[in-house]
Amino acid sequence: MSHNHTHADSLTGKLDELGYRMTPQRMMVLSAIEKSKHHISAEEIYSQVVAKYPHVNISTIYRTMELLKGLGLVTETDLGEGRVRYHPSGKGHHHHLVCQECGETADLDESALSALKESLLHDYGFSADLRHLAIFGRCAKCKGK
Amino acid sequence: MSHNHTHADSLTGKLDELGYRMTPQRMMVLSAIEKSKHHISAEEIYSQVVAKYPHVNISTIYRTMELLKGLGLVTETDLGEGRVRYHPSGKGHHHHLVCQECGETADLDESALSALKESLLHDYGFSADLRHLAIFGRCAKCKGK
DNA sequence: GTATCTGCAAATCCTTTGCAAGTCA
DNA sequence: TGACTTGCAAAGGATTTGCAGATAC
Repeated sequence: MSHNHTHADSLTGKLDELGYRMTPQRMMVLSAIEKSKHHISAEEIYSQVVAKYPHVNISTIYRTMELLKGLGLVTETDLGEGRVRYHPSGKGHHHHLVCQECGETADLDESALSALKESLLHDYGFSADLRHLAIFGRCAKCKGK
Repeated sequence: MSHNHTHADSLTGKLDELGYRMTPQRMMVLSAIEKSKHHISAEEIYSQVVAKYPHVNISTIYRTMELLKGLGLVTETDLGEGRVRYHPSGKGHHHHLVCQECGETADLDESALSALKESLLHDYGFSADLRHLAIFGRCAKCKGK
């Protein structure tokens, strides 16, 4: 092992390896993202960090997300809420079925779109980034009403 | 035939039939949308209208789009540009392959997603609204570079 | 020591809204 | 006439940015 920091498969470890400075703000942002069960918004990350470190500013959250996105460590998803949500890239992918009537969102396994990905690549030479795709429509509940 | 207005299969005709007032602003907005080859943004509609009618305000464009959306006469698409684009609902649907590298967008026929639509309905009871879906990724050109 | 990060405040960008005046039917 | 539409100006919410001070390494 090389460092006595967090293990290298964590976001913290990756940033460290790449030579970025590990500030307390960054560590708290990374921790919030990794702890999060679902996709998390900048505002939600901010709430968690500010609880422990009231001095922090939300622009730091955005700047950190920009960095992580650029490094491919997090993926953005737009669920049509007027704000973006983030998810660690390594955490496994899935898609979202967003009901436009009740607003509920359900997860859809990655495999459901593998046929589509194949055909886009084969027929169009297009390499689709289908991580965390959002599909809008009406859920079974609302459809039946 | 009922009126001597524009024929009833145009957006103008539809609004008229439904009892909405036909103001010059609305007519110019509708014309811009119908003439447009591709999906059009509020700003682009505004540019066209303001050229003929300098008095118009962009809030009128947004209010008209809100109305048309509510009536199901136009469909919104978010191509990830930070602004929404509009398209007449009757003009036929298709999807978009948006290259995240060069920004180019290609059209994809509706039929390419019919299998997906089927399986979402069958497996999840989810009625997907796949009009003008945007799929992000890398186009053949950028992939090869 | 110094390049990198941060907080702060202000600015952007797209879109929405309150209100009073204007206008279509 | 009178309800529906509009222009104007200001607000809104998410995100970005310039800058000067702070800090990790």
